[in-house]
Amino acid sequence: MTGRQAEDAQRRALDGRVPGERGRATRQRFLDQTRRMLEDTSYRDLRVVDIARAAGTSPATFYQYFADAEEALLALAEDLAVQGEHRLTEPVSEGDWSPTGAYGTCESIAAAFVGFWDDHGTLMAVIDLAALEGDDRFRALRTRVLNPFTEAIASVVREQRERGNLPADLDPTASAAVFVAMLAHVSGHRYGIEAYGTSTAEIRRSMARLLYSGITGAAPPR
Amino acid sequence: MTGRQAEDAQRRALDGRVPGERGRATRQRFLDQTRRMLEDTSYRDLRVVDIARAAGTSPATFYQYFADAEEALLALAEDLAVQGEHRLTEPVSEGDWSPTGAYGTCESIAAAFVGFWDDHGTLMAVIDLAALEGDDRFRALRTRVLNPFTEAIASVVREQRERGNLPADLDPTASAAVFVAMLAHVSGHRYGIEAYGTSTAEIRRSMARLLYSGITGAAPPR
Amino acid sequence: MTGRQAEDAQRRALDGRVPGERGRATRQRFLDQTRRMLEDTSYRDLRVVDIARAAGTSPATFYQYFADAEEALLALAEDLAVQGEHRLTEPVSEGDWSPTGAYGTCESIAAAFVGFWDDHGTLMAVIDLAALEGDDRFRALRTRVLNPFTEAIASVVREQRERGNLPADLDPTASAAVFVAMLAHVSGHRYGIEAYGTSTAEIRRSMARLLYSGITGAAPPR
Amino acid sequence: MTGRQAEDAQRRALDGRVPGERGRATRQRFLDQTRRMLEDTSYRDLRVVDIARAAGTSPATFYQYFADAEEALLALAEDLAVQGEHRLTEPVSEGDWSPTGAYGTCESIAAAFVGFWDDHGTLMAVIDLAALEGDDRFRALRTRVLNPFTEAIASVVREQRERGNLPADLDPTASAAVFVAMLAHVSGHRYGIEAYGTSTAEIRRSMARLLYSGITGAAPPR
DNA sequence: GATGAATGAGGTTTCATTCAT
DNA sequence: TATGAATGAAACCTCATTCAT
Repeated sequence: MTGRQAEDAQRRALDGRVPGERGRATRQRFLDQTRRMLEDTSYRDLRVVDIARAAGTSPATFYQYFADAEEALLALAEDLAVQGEHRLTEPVSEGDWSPTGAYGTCESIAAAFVGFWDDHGTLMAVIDLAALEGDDRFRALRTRVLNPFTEAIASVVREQRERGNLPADLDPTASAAVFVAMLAHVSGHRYGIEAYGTSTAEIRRSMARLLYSGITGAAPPR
Repeated sequence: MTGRQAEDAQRRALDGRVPGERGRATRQRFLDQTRRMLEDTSYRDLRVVDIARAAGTSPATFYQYFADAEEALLALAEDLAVQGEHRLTEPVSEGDWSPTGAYGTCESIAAAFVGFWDDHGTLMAVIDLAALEGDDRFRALRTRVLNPFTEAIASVVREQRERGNLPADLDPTASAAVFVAMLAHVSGHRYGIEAYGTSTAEIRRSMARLLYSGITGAAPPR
Repeated sequence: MTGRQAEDAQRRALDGRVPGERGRATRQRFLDQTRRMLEDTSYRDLRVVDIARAAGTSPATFYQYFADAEEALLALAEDLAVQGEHRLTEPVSEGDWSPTGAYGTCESIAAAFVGFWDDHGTLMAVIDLAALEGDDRFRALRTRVLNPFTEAIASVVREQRERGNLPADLDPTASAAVFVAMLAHVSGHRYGIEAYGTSTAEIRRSMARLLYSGITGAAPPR
Repeated sequence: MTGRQAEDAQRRALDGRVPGERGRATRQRFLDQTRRMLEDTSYRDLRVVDIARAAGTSPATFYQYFADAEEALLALAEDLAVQGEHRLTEPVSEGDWSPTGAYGTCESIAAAFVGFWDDHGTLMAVIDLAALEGDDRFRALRTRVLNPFTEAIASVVREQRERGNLPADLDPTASAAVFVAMLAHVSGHRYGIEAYGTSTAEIRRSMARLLYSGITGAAPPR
């Protein structure tokens, strides 16, 4: 098989056709509508019929592009993973971790998370839900989105520990995982937190402070 | 209406009858089976028929006690709220927050959360899921379970702030909410975190340290 | 489990209910309609919807009694197996195989087959079809219907061979199998054979003669 | 219309075009794949889509050559009819029916049937199935395949009757039909018969003996 | 109190088939 | 000639829910 053929094979539709311009547009329409529907529908209530109707086609057409509704979700989530790697990780890896710059970096991280969830909250929630319910495809995806960030944090923690800023017995991975949990959960549950009467800004600040003291070992800045 | 009558009314079955001994036992059987089924079934896949058959009765009987499957879930969750108030909050309110005792208290808090989730993880996950999906009854319930704890933490934070250990502009509520998010999420997602190769003990320690420095304003203990 | 309970368990409906009078009647109605529909419909075109409609109920009700349309067919075929064992085998095992009586016995056998197919032809055809298409449940059933007869014939052949009426190297089982094939096929394909312009009586006679000479080793009677 | 034109017309594709080299090749590819798929698929489960994809083309193309899947089957079966006329009939019409040669001829006939089914069993089964299910096109085809043979046998029987070897009241057609039924059924159901533990050779011999005594009126040879 | 029985309602999925390119 | 693309139509099956006993 030549490279060209291999490429074609990858792009084949479910029934073996090599998709053309029009087909790709249709597929995209399905994805767009799926995303749109998630805004107001629990992913469990996503009906193929509804997506198809919203996309102005018939269920039969949907099945020419996706085996089931979840596959469309996964396709959407796939995109997210790619974006997440950059958008969440960069503030960590390119951030300034010097004593003077570290707090600002932590603020950027918190802001990146909140922003990412602002843009993709519904989809992240779906990934979370499906992962919680035990779906391995979504668990893997969730890891793919958050893993690069987790490792970036872990490596910063390790560095700080080596500089003597953190206790020698501290486990960088566990530490990083806890930060990720905090960031992800807070970002995803703002609906609940804001019910207590606090603003997003306050929340972001609280997270930044925790990050700062947890990563640099310094007392939280005033 | 006398107090006695009011009490009866509360216990009335859906069709208006005042339940007797046998009826209460049946109802309990439904609840027990519902809990048992949650262990291996996503709550979305809970079928009235299955619960009923597992309980050795018929769906028709189920409807004499609950309007739908979710109502049984809510009944179970109700219990949880009561327990949560005590079990999670006590370590905070009865804890020693003196400089020497504070870290130990933080460890107790982390341990309490992990333990609570060990015992009621599936049910808490259900509450979380349903809340995330927008079900207000479950959102309210989730708040009921975690609220007392959140407020207890907030009040400790406030105190520490007044003592000058924390910046004056720090919002105790936002801070507390972030802690709760961290504790709850980590406890609920241990499956994912442990995949990174860290132990529960490490995780608990990481949380305790974060709590400690975040609440007391002191650098994390070595 | 007591005998009584075991009995109950056997009779349980698909959803675990212990069927009552009314339920049994409904189930029977489904079976009756299924049989009736086979008269003019290929079994492949049997639709649950149609059976249900014919029985004056809904598809949902059908599924309380049978997992799918084939299961109803199998239930019908089951009955047949029981009847076949008696009706087809008796003429052989109780038949007179003395030189004077043998031909009459062969005529009875041929008549029994033709009669059996007159009564149950459509169902036998279904069993045949499904067996030919490779469905093992129906293959087993087909064997159940015809096996006792085959063995009865084989044992008569063996006896005749021992008396020296048939060649010593003749394989009784192969011989019997060929007879069964002939009887079954002719009985089932009368539509085709009669198209040649022969009567059922002639066909029956031809079969009887072949049986006679094949089993007793004597020249066919005039 | 000249002969040439008439010929062309026969070969016209469904849309009226006179097919060229390429078109004929495509059509053949469809037929080949159809035959191949029958090996492991019930003809009821033959999907146009599958045939087309297996042939490396698209369903739309299929419909340029055949009105539906059955038409492809009929085209395949057509070939069979032609072959069957020769291969099955020759052993009868060219056979030696003298007292010394007749048994050998019967063995050839049995062998011819078994061999024919070995080569075309799946297709013959399809013809049989469709005929049994009442499809007239296939019934006619089945007759076309087997009729010449039936009549050849009938004519031999008639001759033997005239020579006094068979009873005067014996109906040659009925007799022949029964033989055909036996030969066809046994050949087609070898899967079942061999399950009894007999070999193909034994089966062939049993059929030959029955043929011999039934056609010549002589006792089966030892 | 308990439960056999029945069913409306609705989503899922599969195909044959057509059409425009 | 060939084929991507789209779709009507129809069967399947599952549940929650009700009702009469």
